Amino acid sequence: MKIRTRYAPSPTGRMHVGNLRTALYEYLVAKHEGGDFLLRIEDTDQERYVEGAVDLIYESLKDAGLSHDEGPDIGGEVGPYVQSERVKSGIYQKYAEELVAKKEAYYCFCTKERLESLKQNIDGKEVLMYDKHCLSLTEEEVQEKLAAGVPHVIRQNNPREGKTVFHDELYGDIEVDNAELDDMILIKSDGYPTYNFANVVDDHLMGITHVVRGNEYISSTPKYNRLYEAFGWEIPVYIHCPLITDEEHKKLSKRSGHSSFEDLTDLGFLPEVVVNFVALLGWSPEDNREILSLSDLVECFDYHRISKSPAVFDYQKLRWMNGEYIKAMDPQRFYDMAAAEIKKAVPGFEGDEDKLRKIASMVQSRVELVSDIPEMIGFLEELPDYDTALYCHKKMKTDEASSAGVLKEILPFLESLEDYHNDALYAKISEWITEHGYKNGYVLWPLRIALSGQATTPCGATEILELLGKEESLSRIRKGAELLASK
RNA sequence: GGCUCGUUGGUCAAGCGGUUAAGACGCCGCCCUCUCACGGCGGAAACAGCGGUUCGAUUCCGCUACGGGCUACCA
Repeated sequence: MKIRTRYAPSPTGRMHVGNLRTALYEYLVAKHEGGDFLLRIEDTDQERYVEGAVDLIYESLKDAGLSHDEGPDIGGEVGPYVQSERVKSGIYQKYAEELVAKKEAYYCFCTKERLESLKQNIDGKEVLMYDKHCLSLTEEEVQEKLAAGVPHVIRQNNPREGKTVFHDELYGDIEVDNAELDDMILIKSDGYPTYNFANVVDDHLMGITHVVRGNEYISSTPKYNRLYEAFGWEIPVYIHCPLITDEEHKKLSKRSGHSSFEDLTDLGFLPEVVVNFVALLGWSPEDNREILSLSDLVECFDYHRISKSPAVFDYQKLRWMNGEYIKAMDPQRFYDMAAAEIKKAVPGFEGDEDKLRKIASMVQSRVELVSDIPEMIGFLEELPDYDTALYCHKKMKTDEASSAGVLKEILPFLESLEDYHNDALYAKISEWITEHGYKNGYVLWPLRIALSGQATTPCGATEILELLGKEESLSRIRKGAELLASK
């Protein structure tokens, strides 16, 4: 049988990385076997609905490369794919009534106040277990209230005895006492189904074979199974994934900062990096590879290898991975991506395509995010104020006095040079250094400090000479010499 | 509180009865080197605890501890 999975988000905002990973696993479970991946919008909570969020879902999915085979935007055989539209056709109501007829569900007219009075405060948490109060209503009483338009919901009727077992592909069999099963609401008083109900009905109607979701749903799964059984429907394969947590080991939330796919891409993380990274949070391939494209993932994804324990979202490693992708990137693509950032940092180079490209190539192996660039190359635009202590370097055997001497000594030579291209420069200067009996570092270190005013730069002294050009370079070196002389 | 799930270095994560307990990020050191980065080499760093089962447990079972999740007319 062809595998069918679904990603069923609620349109409430940006795509959380936990949801992204769930979507990814759903996609991979299906695609690894050549199955279908569908998108269903679960907008049964009008309170939480956020305008534009559906478009955001389409965009995120597209950026992540998770293209769906069926969905609201592209249609399909089992539509509509938006639950609010399905409500209009009355399917949830119809199925709920079927359950009522089978005594697997019942109408409940309890008021908010009564429900409130049922709540118990345990450990500072409000806990409510419905007491089946309305189950005792007679058929006549129910019809009367219904006719009178008394607000009501439909609740699942769970037994108080016995056990319910369900099977999860990762966790195995999980058994729960039926007494633990609350009579959850199937149809809300506004006529909309709850997630708990719509989810089961739609998964069945849409032919979903593998239900992949976060393991926060494990505890409600027995109730879903009772629903499937009550209808006589085939129970899907369950794959509950471990949660992704923050550094505090708490479920990743909006509070923990950059927790959505869009937040991350806004920061400069490549979509394919986020996908790659998130795939490895809770799953690993058989071999040791870590850099995996989406198609690599499709090829080697085996859901049996999904782990059971939660994973901490390690921002540090995400950065590393982004750096890996950048290093492996085609230089042209990197340039296209970084050019704006570079021009912003060194506006003086605007228009000098050649130098901009040189800067890009220097920086490509050194950044993890393009936003790291400005800080790295700002000195090219303007020499920062610096402390002459920078001239001291133990390994290079330089100090302020030696540097003052070297700078003064090499200045006329640099003035005499015409070709300020790196290779020529490096050859000539090396020659000069040898002739004067110095070591490379002894001369190049102070030179680089004078040119950049920084202890570390993304390139060597001669490359800075080339980028700055003769005039600016000489002026900086003179300035350095003066600075040292004044000490 | 109840139910339920989990627990290998700081983090991700191999391992599925016998291993010197992989690898990656991060950290440290060395090499390369016109600084840094890249690259190369090396290092520190883990089976939560206690009982079983077994000739033998990181691996199987139980208990404890710790952590997570659920306990809504949210999904």
